[in-house]
Amino acid sequence: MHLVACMMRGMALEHAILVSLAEKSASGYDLARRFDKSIGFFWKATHQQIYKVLARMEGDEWIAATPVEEPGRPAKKVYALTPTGRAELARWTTEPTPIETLRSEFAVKIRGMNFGDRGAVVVDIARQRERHVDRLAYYEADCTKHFPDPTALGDADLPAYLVLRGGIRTEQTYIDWCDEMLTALGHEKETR
Amino acid sequence: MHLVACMMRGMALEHAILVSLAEKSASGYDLARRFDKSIGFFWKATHQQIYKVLARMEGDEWIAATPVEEPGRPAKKVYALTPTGRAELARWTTEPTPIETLRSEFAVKIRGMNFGDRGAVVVDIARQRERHVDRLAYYEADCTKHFPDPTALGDADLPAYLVLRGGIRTEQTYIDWCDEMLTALGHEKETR
DNA sequence: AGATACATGTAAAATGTTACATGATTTT
DNA sequence: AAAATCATGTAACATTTTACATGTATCT
Repeated sequence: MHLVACMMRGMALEHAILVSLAEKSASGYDLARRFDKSIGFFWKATHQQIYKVLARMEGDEWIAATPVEEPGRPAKKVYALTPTGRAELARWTTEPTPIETLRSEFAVKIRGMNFGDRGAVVVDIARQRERHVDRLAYYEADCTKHFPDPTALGDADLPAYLVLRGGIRTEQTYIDWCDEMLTALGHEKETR
Repeated sequence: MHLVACMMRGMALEHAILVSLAEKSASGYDLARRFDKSIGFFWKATHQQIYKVLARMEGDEWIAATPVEEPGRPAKKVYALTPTGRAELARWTTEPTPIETLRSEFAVKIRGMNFGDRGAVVVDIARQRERHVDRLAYYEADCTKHFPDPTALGDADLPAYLVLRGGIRTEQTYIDWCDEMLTALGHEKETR
């Protein structure tokens, strides 16, 4: 009997990398930086993880590397999609996306606050709120910068814009939720 | 040189289980069912994972098992927090929660839609929207059932209520985002 | 008779995180 | 002279997912 050559895989980081490389060819290092911003807003990856997956994807011939040497710089390998990679990316877009399972340690902590230090949890909520205010400001600046006129968006720009809109909505929701909790937990009475 | 006895661990599922057992003692099987609903709305875990972590937590003496035999049923082990477990849970509530990193395959797919089948992605958006409509309805029913009068909530009920509110806000946001995308992608024109 | 609920696990594979490792160049 | 940026990886460990494994009791 033959072994099945193409094992089922999580198909997660692979596809995020395919999308990123489809937008623009890049080295592992470049990708690592992209996963710290833009794409990284909704999919995080460290450079170690990226190099490993990149090697696997090169083995599967989804991508191909071109060595690039610039004087006064370490040599780098710039990856680009192969026809196989482009086909895989196209195939993946036709697949129904599994429903997202949210996994929130913060929510677990809220739920457990009566079994510990309630005051500390309230402080933590206020802290989380601040982080999300920061992120919202960052996203909105990004949105204004890249899409100054959202009514005049072309087909090419629409996807990135819509994803950013999702980020903005998510952050706003987080902030509103924190506010609701802080009010319910009597934070207002203490600070005013 | 001595080895550090208490290795740093993800401290993720452990604490979700501590919270759940603090609310009410349970067997692995009971916990698996809770992680399919209530607690599972914001933290998923399979029974295999739960049994493994439960064994580890018992080894660390965070929890202790009592065998319970009911006639006509397989024997089960009911776990309860030990004083050590209760202390660990309390300690954890004082820790600042790491900022959540959202990881959304759906967002990656939106971003990549120009490199594949745009129509299929639009169908996928509509499908995701439906799922979130279902979840929202489920959460709202749950909320009405358990907290018919949110203005008269006691301290004991507040955490579970606030977490549910987070779930409701999250689902509503998802739906609104899907609507924004469907409109932007010209879905309305096609269907009316 | 077959499906579902109850009940608990082991094993293998995939994925992700943290620590370690190296070395050149540019900025402070 | 030290720190940060550029550039690529290996190794160890932890976590998560999927498949396998077993057996009773109840419901349809």
